[in-house]
Amino acid sequence: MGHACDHDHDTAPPDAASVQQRIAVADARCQADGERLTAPRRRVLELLVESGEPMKAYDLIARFREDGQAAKPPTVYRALEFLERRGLAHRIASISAYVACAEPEADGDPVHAAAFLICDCCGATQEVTGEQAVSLNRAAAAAGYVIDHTTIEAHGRCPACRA
Amino acid sequence: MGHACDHDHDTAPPDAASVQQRIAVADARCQADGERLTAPRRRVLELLVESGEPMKAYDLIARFREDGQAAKPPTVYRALEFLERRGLAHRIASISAYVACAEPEADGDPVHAAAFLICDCCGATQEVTGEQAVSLNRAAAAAGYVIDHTTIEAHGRCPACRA
DNA sequence: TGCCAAAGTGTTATGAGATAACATCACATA
DNA sequence: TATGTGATGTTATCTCATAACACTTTGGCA
Repeated sequence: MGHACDHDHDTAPPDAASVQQRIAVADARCQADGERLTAPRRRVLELLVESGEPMKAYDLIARFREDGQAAKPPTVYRALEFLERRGLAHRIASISAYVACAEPEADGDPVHAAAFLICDCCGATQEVTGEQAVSLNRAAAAAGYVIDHTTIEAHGRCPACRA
Repeated sequence: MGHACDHDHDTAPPDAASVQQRIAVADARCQADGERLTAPRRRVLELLVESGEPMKAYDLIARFREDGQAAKPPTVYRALEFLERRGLAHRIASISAYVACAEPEADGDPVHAAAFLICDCCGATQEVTGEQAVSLNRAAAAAGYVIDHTTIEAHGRCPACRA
């Protein structure tokens, strides 16, 4: 996503081979679970993985077909909903954007917690998983809440933008 | 906000006196900081405190003037931005709603972290503060991020809706 | 194979959330 | 009282997201 600042943003997007690798893994996992990674779902996941950073829904819509006409909103939103349900992508509500999940392997979690470190300057976004995203769940349990999923959004400046 | 379920929702809204008490405290704090709790800002804060639960921006717009015509969107959005800046209200991005801050006293925090337990069934929302909202900040520090503010949004079911 | 139900997709239209731009007003300070 | 700054009012528009419904694909099963 955005670049408001002047320094380097050397987040190299993954090469085509590793993108396809991740798609293949996702595909295999869907099939194993009796779900289908259909063409539009695959395409949206491709775009998210290729980009390597959060993307707006309407950017996905615009790039859905690189040639010819773009997709319509429901096509992309439905794909995003599916990917989120399968733990392959996350919605980052505070910036209305979507990103491929960093660790789609961690599927056995009772609570799929996702935390993001979002740089308000350059948009660099880093996912935090595991232990570090868990402590809220303890608070929730203490309050009697049963948590389906947790979104933690931390806004600030990344190391590069700090200067 | 919403009620999709059938059980009781006995979140008694605060009485008028205690609402005015909280407004007065907020007002005093603004003045102490050289800021002005102007009429529209005060009105929006009133509505949030009275409600006791998260409110949508357009609900605030509609109720801004109980008699006669409603406010225009920028009036309310600007007031919300101010209240958020002053730590008097929070935006809960994942449900596009706004809520009065539960602990506006905790002002000395270097990082104003706010965590919410949101019931997807009835909309009951509870703020979690202090220790329990902090662990992500450690992760952020380890990654070299400087965090301005953190939003933690936990979705699930509250004790009443669990059954 | 041919039928059916379920899941998925395409398309149109519209609803909800948020902000840009600019004119006007209020207020503290000199 | 002149003046600059910050706040508000107003119009218009932009972005984000979904409802509704027709059509298609898929996989199970007679």
